[in-house]
Amino acid sequence: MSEARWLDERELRAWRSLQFMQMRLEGALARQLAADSSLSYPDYLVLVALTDQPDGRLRLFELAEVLGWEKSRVSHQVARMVARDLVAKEKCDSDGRGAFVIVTTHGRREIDAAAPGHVEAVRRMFVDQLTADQLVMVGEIAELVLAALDVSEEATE
Amino acid sequence: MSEARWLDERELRAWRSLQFMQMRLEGALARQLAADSSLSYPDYLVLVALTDQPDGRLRLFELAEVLGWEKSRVSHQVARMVARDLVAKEKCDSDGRGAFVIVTTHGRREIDAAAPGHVEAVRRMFVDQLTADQLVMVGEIAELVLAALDVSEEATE
DNA sequence: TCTGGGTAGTTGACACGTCAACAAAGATAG
DNA sequence: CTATCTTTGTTGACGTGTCAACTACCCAGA
Repeated sequence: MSEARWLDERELRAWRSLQFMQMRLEGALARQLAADSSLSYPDYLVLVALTDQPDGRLRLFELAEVLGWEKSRVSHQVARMVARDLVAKEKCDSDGRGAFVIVTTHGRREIDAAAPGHVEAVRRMFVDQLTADQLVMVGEIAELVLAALDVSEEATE
Repeated sequence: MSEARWLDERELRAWRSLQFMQMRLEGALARQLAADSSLSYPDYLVLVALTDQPDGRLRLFELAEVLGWEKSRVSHQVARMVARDLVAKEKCDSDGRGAFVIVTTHGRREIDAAAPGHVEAVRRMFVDQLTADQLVMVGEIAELVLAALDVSEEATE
């Protein structure tokens, strides 16, 4: 391997600040949810994905796709949520291997209660701190980086 | 509580893309480190913080400050690393409660071996995907959001 | 029909992170 | 000096996340 191309000060600063921001945001949001509801952040994300569906149900692998999670992560998380009656599992008739995850009444109540506070927190901590232009740029940059990751992972497969 | 101010499409897109980018980046970097070294990402961050110091040592609470971690997280992580001889702990003479964390020879070898590959990955996946302007803006935005978080947490204390 | 390869999901072991409770030592005010 | 408050760090319980190995099923082609 040739000499490493180290990051210069500007690059390092951007990279570290971004990492730091992400860590602090996630932490603050998780704490906000824990304080104001009985849901964890992962719980919340699963329930959002499900309630975004007209019928409130998704196959496990679809949930994995939507959330960008590994299948075993989804499996573990759903198992914990089933135990707390936030979601239920149901066999899939058309595919003997498959299973649906469905929001329960209780799960729907919990997310309805938690959502306003969470959205408000995202606003206060992130969205409202940026101008409309900055917001758009952040979105574009993130999608750029994501696209590059997709390409390089296809190459690896 | 009044009606929730939901995020509009533009806001939601920026927010979700950013979250997604962060998740994918962290995952890819962690996998790269695991594949090319014997260090986890947390291991790596601790060793960077320590080797950034002239004497390769930090008090536990300083490590927590630098990394932005909770004290118990630092304590657990350092314990795991001591068990693998990546760092050592040493009593602090001037403060009977305190302890230093010190890079070991082995720890230094490991990070020296891991760093070029990691930096190269950060470059490939992130830095090189952006223009210089975009990089600067990302840094500014992150620092803006961080500053707001600091203010709101001071208010909470 | 069988057989081989991919897909869906589970499981167990282990690393990671948070919280709350704790112990021990410093700091400060009376 | 001593009572109290704060700071430093540890611990245990528990939720979370990853990996690799596994079962069960689907499907396509000989």
